[in-house]
Amino acid sequence: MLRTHTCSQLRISDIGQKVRLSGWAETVRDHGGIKFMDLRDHYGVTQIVFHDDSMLEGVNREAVVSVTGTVVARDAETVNPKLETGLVEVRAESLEVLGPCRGMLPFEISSSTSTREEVRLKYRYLDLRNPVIHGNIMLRSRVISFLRSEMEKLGFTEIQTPILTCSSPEGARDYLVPSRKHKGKFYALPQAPQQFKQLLMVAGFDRYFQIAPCFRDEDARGDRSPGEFYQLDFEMSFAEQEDVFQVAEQVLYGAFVKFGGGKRVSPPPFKRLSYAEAMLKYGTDKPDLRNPLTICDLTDFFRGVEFAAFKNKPVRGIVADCSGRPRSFFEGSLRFALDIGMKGLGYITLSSGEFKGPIEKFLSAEQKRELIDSLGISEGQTLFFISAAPSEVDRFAGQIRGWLGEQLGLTDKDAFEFCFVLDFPMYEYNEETHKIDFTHNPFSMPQGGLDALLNNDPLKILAYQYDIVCNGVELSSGAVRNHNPEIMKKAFEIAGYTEAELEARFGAMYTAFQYGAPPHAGMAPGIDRMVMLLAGEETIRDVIAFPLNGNAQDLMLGAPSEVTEQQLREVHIKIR
RNA sequence: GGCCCGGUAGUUCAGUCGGUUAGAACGCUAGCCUGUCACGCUAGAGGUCGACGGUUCGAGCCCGUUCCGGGUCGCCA
Repeated sequence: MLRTHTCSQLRISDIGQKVRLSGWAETVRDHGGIKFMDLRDHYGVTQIVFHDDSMLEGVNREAVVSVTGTVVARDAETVNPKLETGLVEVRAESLEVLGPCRGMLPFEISSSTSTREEVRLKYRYLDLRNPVIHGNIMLRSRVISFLRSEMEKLGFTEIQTPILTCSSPEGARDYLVPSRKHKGKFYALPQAPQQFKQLLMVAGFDRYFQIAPCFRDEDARGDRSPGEFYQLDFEMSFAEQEDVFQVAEQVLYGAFVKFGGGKRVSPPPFKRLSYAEAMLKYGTDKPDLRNPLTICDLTDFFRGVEFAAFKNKPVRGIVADCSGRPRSFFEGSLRFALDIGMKGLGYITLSSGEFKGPIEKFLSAEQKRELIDSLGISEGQTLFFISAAPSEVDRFAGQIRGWLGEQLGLTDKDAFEFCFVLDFPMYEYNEETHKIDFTHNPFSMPQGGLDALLNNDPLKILAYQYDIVCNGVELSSGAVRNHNPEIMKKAFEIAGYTEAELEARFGAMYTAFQYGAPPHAGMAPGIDRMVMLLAGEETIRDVIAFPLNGNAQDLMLGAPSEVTEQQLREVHIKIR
């Protein structure tokens, strides 16, 4: 037997017992005639006392050792309240090295998180010994277990869908897998189980879910894992938008209350924002509602102001209380603005009833009065102006809003603020191709159905398409799907696809919908992002056991790697 | 692919105006220490300053190219 107890188990009631503990030698404190070892395993830490020097010869830190000894009480003044096992210790009688460790580690386990990622990922198995990262992976496991049981309680059935599937023409780049048996043909790893889950609805499974791996060949971000990630993918038959929202509210609220470490969670019903409102008031389609600042539209106001920089451009304003901030604060705001690509950042501060600041001289007394009244500016507050091309003004305003929220300490770090962003436009105009594209998801149901497609300006049509956002992180998008072949045909026609192309690209679904498809809707919250928020981590890689780096490489095993000539021949591939 | 920031000991970093032998902390090695728990004390080892080229009497520092990493925009149906 390699152990009688784990390293978190021993208590006062065990005193006098002969035990065997196994684990990693975290530290050894050598006091000459007496030595102490912190022995760590998955469960905890127990202090071992050695009175015999010879037992520790050749034992390096982080070696795996097994210690046999007797549980003894600690004196009152030597108890360690930081350890669960801190009231006792084990007096070692013998020690066996089960797994020796080289003297010099690539980094200290206890400070691994501040080591550069390149090194951490190469020795990920060491990084994962760090209690914080170790804890993140355990949290992830518990969150997934909870989500699974909640979904089952709500009557959802977990069904696995294929990993080797068909390249989908829309969306991100696919990961391709060459076929050996079919020369010149390829599988693709699924970007999402989208089509399969909709076909499961046609098959009558009513409510499906899956902890689904998804694969996209896109560049990484802090909150976006390159290559692969997991979603709580679900789909419901005979469901409308609100039915999906209620499931999401129940499951996500439950998960965030249970695993959110006591932080406040915005209770259901989560705030609903239209896409247009989110873009104007928050400057993004994934607003962080912990930040109380909002953006207002001053475009009309500035039509009457002679200020060349804002002429014929949309203008946004943000009112924030910056009283008591030094000049360097405003210089910092300008530096940030220039940094993100803005041409400048105007502002005026209401001080003793008078505006002060770079833009002040362009405003008449009536105009100043109008600003104060319409925006409710009070003494000491500053109004920031953001103006740029229509395509970037919202993004810039959103970034300034975020910067101000952070710098002014307005963003409540102890809260999770959820919202739904809905009413996404169905189509958008592609400036490069001069064609109309699907904004988001070609399978979404247009609001107003066939009638809207036939009679309305396509660029004005909204879709039953929505996102769920928490603290500025997009957790999921989803939609009420278009299950009607006639509406589908028309929707694709507007985006420039003939029925033949629709058949060729999405033939199975198009056909399936002609054999009796229930109305259905769903979404797919990202598991990695959810755990990242719950763990309070800044990057998604800290909640994934073996993440790829930003360049989509596995630095530990060396993927992607070269393969043999024979392997290439078998799949009919020649490297140029 | 664009832009921003970075690369100095195993790790995290400092390095002044371009000037003698490139430093600190932690880690590592050796020695001392019987109650520590991030033990302490003493000594020591450890460097192609990412790479290549240039400017200069002289480059970790300035210039150019390039590689690598992080962030961001594009991209992400």
